[in-house]
Amino acid sequence: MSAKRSAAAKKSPNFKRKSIPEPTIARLPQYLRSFSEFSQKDQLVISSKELAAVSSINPAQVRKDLAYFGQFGQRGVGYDVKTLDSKMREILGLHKGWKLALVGAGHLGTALLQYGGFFKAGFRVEAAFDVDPSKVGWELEGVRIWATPAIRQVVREKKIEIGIIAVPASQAQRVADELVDAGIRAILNFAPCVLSVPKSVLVRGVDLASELEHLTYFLEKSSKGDKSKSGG
Amino acid sequence: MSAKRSAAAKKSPNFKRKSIPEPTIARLPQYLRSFSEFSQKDQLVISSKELAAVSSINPAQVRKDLAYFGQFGQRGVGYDVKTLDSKMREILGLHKGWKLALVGAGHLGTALLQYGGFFKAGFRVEAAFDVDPSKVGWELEGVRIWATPAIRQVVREKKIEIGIIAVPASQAQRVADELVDAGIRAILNFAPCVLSVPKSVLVRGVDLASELEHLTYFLEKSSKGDKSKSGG
DNA sequence: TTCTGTGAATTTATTCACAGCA
DNA sequence: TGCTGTGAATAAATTCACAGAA
Repeated sequence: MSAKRSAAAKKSPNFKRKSIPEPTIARLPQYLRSFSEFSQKDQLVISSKELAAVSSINPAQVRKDLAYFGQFGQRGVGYDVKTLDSKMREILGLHKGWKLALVGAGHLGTALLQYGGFFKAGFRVEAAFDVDPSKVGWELEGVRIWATPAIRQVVREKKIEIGIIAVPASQAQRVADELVDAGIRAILNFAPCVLSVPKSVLVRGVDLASELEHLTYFLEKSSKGDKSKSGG
Repeated sequence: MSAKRSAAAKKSPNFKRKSIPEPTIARLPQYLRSFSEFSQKDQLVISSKELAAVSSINPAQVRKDLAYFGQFGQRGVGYDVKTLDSKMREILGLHKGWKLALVGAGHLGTALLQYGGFFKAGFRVEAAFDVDPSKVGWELEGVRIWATPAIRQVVREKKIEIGIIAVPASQAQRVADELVDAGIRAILNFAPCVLSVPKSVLVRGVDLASELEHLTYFLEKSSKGDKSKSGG
């Protein structure tokens, strides 16, 4: 019946990507972390088998994932760690130096700023925002804290593209609206609620309760005598 | 070693579960949150269509997900919100009152303790641990802080089953080893590293950098003129 | 040989479409 | 009529298995 995806893909003049599967994209950051680790150990070459062992997935899966983006490996040898590391950074857009706005300078916000590995490459927090007047004007980990109503102006002036919401759920939607209004392109939301935004804005939620509940589902299940796969 | 799972399932006398898909399990906490919201709005009944709209997934998917666990709905009417809320809590094991141990009483640990929605039902932090001697003996949000070497003793005495790791990556594996040694059954890991634990212990990692990189992948892609689905 | 890259086979997940009940 | 529950159809992801390059 209808023309399949391949038809659409063929229209593009130089098409390397034939629509990457979501699960593949989710695995990329994991691979990147492995490259960094092996790179630090001065291991020059890595095989799909080694990568697979670290992430506990199938070697063929690793090869397929990487092959979506190009032919990075050398047959009979493996993948050059440095090359792959830099390629993966490029694929993930980390070579750009993304500017972040952090909304909420409480404990979570502070933790995020301190979390070294978080911003080690490709990210820079340009401004933090908080409703607490006693915090405004001060710096936190070298980042200036503004009053929340300044979001619109500061985000526009500094051309910040990504916002991190680290405020209570009750304030999250309001903050999201302001960020959207200021022209933000993506939001990472730590508040336990669903945000409604225009569909041109990307949202990713990190929900701590959900993660715990995912764990307890399996704990509960195994308590009842079930022996199926656990997450090693 | 064993014959396939289906064979094992058939042995059980009253088997409702025929191996629940992982994606279904990941959606359960999302549904639970919706039930709570609708319940607070005094809406008594909810349809798969409404639930689907909130989570932006397919209504048939919602029905299938719920049907894995029993026939909770009423044809022509919908699902009773209260019933479903309490059923879902049971499925996720939240009726048990899980005891948690928090390792790392820095900003992240403090944020987790303060994060109300997090522990509102089904979870209680029984003890916190930190290497900083100046914190030991004090309380944080009503939770006593112990020295890290006390993990083994305290976790055993209090029969704590879940550990939360909120320490720097460099210390995470050591902490995981101690938790495992103390008999913990599951770990929620906020440190950006892979933990190696016996396969009887469940691990779930929340990696902040990965989440950001997932976002930038799509931002980078759309900057290059791609128009495929964004995450509304 | 070893290890990648990739079509084909298989497994898993989603969506359709409709029977059955209120 | 309206909505659930569920087999059947479809779509997507994973794994196999092998050709081809170092």
